[in-house]
Amino acid sequence: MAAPYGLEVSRSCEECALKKQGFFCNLPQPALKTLDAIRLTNRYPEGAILFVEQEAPRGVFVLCKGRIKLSMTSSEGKTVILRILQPGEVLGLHAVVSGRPYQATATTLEPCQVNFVRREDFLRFLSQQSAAMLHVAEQLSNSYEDACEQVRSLGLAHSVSEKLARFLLQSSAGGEQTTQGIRVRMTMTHEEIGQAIGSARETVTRTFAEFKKNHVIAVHGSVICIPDRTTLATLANT
Amino acid sequence: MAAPYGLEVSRSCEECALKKQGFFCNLPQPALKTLDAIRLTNRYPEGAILFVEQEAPRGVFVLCKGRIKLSMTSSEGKTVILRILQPGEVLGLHAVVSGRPYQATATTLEPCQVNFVRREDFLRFLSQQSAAMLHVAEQLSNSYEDACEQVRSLGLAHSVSEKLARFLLQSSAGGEQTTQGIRVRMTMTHEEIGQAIGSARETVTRTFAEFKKNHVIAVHGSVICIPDRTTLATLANT
DNA sequence: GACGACATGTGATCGTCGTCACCCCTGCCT
DNA sequence: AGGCAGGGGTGACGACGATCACATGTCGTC
Repeated sequence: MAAPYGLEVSRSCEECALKKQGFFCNLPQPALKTLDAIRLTNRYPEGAILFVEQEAPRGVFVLCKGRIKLSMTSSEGKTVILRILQPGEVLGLHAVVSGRPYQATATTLEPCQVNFVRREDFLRFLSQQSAAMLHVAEQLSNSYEDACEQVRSLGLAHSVSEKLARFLLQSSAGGEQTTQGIRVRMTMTHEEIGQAIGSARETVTRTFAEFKKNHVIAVHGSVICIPDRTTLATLANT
Repeated sequence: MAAPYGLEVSRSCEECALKKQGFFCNLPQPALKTLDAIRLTNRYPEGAILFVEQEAPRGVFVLCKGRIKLSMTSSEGKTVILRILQPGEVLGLHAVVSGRPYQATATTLEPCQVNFVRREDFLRFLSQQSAAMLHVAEQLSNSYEDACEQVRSLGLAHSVSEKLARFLLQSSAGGEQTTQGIRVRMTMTHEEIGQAIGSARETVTRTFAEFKKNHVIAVHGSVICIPDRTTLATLANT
């Protein structure tokens, strides 16, 4: 399945092209060519840090393979997970555009393949390929919406159940429909879920237990079944 | 001081031009001309709603005069204030670019003068004036950073004192330096501050009292004096 | 199979803050 | 002046969830 991919810079990221939303992949041909010439492909082990909060923008990253965690950390070590990025998604765009520091820290959750374009190269590319600018704006809009969703979750919910229900609804967006409801593979630990919804690990465990007891969800190993989305939506107050 | 401004669409928003950051004002001349031709100027009374959360994007708004509140509301009526916009700032840009609904509700806090450009007109304008696209991207980056700041405040702080300190630090950014420290006019009510930092009105009142007792701030009517920013920063854990 | 590392499950405790209830003050309207 | 509304101040109370502490489970490695 996973063909060996060389490190040489070659045709535009086949991995990405497979995904439905290979953001920079649906550009006009000449733009793609230019982009290919200035991008570097890197591979990172699990736990690698692409950039950290407050760092000056070095460039943009496009995730080709693997998953990356985008998080913010307070001085006392408390962490908020902004989102988990899937292949095809872009990182660091806003910092490169605005010239201001990265807002979050990007950490690989598994071995990753990542394309990188240096800031100067990327800005030059943008000034030449004006069509690409629209993609950038769309990307930034996506990021903004994600952040808004996070604010909604953290700011408007008044219980952990509500936030967890919201979180499960979001996570189940990509799940497959079966006769027992929607099935999703939950790759995050309770600890990480807690950081995503702003609560302690133990509380996540307890709330999960409560959901199971009330048959809102069913858990089989790392797979979660949601028999009825609407009950979850009720809990989420969406 | 405030010259009478007609409703006719004329030279590019003098009000905005006065402000340091009249976003769409520092565009090349031809772009400005085009923009002038497609924009409409409206005036709204206090409490008017420009758009609501979930509404399909009608267009972009540029605030010329007055202040506008950007907020999100839950089904039970709980509200989060994302930010208060000052003259020169843009609203609804991300929705217009992405074509997805507005993420927040925009309400005037006082009588406002607002420029409006219909979505179709704006998109056509952008496709013709590629230089403007960069401004759009910068704007979106700003919005994203604001949202991140909100997430940081709501997600990383573990006490109301911390969030209030953060909030005061942000608010005091535009304050004037005096011998007694920084002076800022606080135009928001305790209720609104509570909505901005995600806490109850009474708690805001109490935390303010605590800050006053510890001489972290001094309040004279609607003016707040911050003798020492660093103590506030310590409380904020920044 | 034994061990260690990490994830999950569960009880007990305690503080923060949301909620309710009420009072006071100021400004505004008539 | 009287009345009213909205903002601010304050006490009492209770719930939710953070925190600590420890038990159990699961997986990969030697």
